[in-house]
Amino acid sequence: MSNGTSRQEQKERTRRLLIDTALRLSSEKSFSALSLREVASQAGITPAAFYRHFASLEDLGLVLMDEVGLSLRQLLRQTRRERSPMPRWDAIVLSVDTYLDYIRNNRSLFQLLLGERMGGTPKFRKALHAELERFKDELASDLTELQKQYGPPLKEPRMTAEVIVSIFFVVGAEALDLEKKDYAKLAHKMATEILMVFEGAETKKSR
Amino acid sequence: MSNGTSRQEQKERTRRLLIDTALRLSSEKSFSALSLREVASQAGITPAAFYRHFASLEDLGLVLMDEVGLSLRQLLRQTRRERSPMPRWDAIVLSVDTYLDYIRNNRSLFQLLLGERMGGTPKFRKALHAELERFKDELASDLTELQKQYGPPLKEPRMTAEVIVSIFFVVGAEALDLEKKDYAKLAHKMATEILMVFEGAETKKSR
DNA sequence: AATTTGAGTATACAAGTGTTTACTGAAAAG
DNA sequence: CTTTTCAGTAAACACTTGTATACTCAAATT
Repeated sequence: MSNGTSRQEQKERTRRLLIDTALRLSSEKSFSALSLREVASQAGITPAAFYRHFASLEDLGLVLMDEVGLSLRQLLRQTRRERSPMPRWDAIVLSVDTYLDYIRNNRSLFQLLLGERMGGTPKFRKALHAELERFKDELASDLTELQKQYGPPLKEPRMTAEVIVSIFFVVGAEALDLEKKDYAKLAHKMATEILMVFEGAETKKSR
Repeated sequence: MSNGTSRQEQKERTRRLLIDTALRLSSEKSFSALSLREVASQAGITPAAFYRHFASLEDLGLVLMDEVGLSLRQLLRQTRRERSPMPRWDAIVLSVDTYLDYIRNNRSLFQLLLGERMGGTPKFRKALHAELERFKDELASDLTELQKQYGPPLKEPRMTAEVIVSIFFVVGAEALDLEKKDYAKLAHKMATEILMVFEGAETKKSR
């Protein structure tokens, strides 16, 4: 036993194949436009075999969304952490570039994350909403920490984070329909917008 | 002729019925999840009769999106125009309230606008993108004009507009899954965020 | 008054959908 | 070596889907 084709190993392999297939297909159409049969046949198994792994296509989708959310958050957090002290503008540009690179290289993942924001089932929307909140939380906590060291304190870290996440989403959606040559320009615009928000978040007069 | 049941009048009536039905149904599921047969039967006509009005369901969707974009832009522009000189905070709050009211009263329209941002066909996405650009343009031009009268000039009106539109979209999506009692809190948050952006857009040091 | 027009109906078609059922055959357990 | 387990197959089910065809019958035209 425990060679390359043990029972549970094979099952796990098929499971991943299903997930990856669904991901690949959902970059062509939206995930909610997929069918169970389509995913199964593209993965090379019968429709009935699908049920050995997921109770429904929606269940697969929820797993998928977990994965994309997790990987994206980790990536960004790591980017923010790894940087040594540097001018703020450069730090923003670095994060923005990392983000846009991620989108370009994981088009389908990102498309899934954004695409089901409204379209999907309520369960789906709720899961995505939770993902977004985690996203904001992490960004907010990183912002307070970083600003504590390098700059004046932010008035409203949570709101600042939310505005920045808004920018991430809208620009991200814009990036999907863009050619590679226009990425630099988009990155610069995005960085400028984020800097603008930072400066607004630092001004003293509140309300 | 030309009584209440002339030929073209009847046709127009059915056309509107189809549009309205599709709109109503797309507040339950996303528009791209609708079927031609479903819309037709809910409108009380046969599938084949649908083709007397639209070549496809997608065509109906494009008409629908035109309508929602138009009405939303008009509403917001009107709100910004009608107000007399008032403190900026109050002006922002007024716009935000109007916006959230619109969303609450035209849930399905708004949901359509947001829902097909990624999910729909390329044609759909392109149409929506164009809608968004018009949106930003109008806001940007209004911003410059208003700030010329009441405040310091904005560094980057177009970018300011884009950030604000980002907020509109993300908060709008949030509003859809909210109970009425939480609208006030959301409105206040949204207004604060927008003010934050304004202040950032006014600071002198650029780049 | 006779004719044309066209929105809407009835019906049929091929294709695709989710799910269920009984099965096979090899890995795992005894 | 025998038995159990279970991922995957094959086939059928009762749908729904988009589209095409031939039709009706009232309004509009002549």
